[in-house]
Amino acid sequence: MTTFCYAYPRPAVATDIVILSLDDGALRLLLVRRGADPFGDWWALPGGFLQETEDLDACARRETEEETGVRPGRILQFANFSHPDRDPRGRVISVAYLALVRAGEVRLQAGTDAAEADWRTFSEVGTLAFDHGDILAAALSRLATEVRADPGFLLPLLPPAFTLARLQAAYEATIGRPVDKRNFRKLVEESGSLRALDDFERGPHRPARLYAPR
Amino acid sequence: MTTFCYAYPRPAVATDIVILSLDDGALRLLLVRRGADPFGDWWALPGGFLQETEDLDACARRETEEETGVRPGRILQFANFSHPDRDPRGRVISVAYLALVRAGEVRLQAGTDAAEADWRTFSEVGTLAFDHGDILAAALSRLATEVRADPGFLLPLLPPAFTLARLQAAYEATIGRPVDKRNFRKLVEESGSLRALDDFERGPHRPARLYAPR
DNA sequence: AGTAGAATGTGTAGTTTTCACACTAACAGT
DNA sequence: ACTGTTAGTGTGAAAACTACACATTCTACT
Repeated sequence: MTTFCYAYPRPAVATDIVILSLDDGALRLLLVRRGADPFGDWWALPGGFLQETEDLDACARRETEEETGVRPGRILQFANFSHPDRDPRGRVISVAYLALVRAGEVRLQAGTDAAEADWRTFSEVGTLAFDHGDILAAALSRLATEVRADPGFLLPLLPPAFTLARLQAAYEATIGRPVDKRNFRKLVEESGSLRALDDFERGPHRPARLYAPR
Repeated sequence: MTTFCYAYPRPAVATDIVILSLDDGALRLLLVRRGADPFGDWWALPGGFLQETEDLDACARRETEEETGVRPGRILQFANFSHPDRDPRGRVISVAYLALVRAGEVRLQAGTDAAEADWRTFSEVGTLAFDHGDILAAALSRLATEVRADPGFLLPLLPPAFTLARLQAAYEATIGRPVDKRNFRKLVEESGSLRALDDFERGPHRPARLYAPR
């Protein structure tokens, strides 16, 4: 077995990714159930160790794809977690990322360290392994900040064509309060990040125009 | 000589700190001149490797104090720099911090790896070692964002008592454009982060009221 | 065919916030 | 006392934001 030796102690460096998806109007979080101790059988954020030839963004992308089968369009590095005792196995620095993925494209894959993977709404999330609860809280706070600055941040959650009502529902789910329909439409139309399609979603109501990211 | 061995390769983890001070109305950046290769004799950001028992914030605080003698009130972790080839000596992840310190309290100390330390205005900053130019650019961008959100972010730059004119000058230096005096005063007074003192700064003009952080 | 139900889509007025702008006040130095 | 210098103060116009109500258009059912 090869080993890697250094003159000074080095922490392991990992990325942990808060992967959110929108299903049935509610935000869902991808969790994996740990297969081994510490925290065996606990639910945790997906993530993994940085490899020698990749940078942190590449690591987060790779882990996201390994866990969900989705290649996320944009990922956001939002904090580091570095308390010396945050992992009982030894020193691990975690670089935390936020990724938004489309529910329809997700293929869950139980990974190497993960016995099981599942989507959970926030109310179904219990106590997580390590300090992953803190990471999740920080992610949601950051998400709300980003979304308030630009509702278009949410676009990766939605399918290629969607109604404004669905975008508004995602917006309300992330900032935590309802907004006026007309004001919201004005906001996103003026932001210029959407393109109106000529298709409509039909149902037992007036057809709703479909939009796509510009 | 002891060595530290692991089953997988690990990057070294360091913090690099963009330490800003306000001198004579202009922002200045603390740089150290490197004593050894790579980039021997180049100017670089102060920084250093994470120690085993400290978290990243503590590392950044320790390095700041070692270089300036100042214990910064608040430090801001704003990005990671992790390109595999960013340091020719090997894999080094840099966690970048921003620290604002009071000019009056600074005692420059040439550190272990630093042959020399000095404050530079931005126009005097040439090409920096490693990717420190990128780090600096990211820091200034983040600083402008923070300051626009709350001018009180700048308070650590100023002495314990200061005039509104000096705060305004610092504000203008960071966001890069002048602002109206009356509007600025209204802004900071309403923000509630200042306390009006009963002292005045005197000079060949009407005395200027002094303020302190609340 | 007619009707009920359900969600879409649209304009405006009141309020708040932002921005631009000019003069008087008080001191130090001569 | 006179001059130069910076401090300190209020208002009106424009823009941005917020709240709010009703007609439209489809499906499904009777």
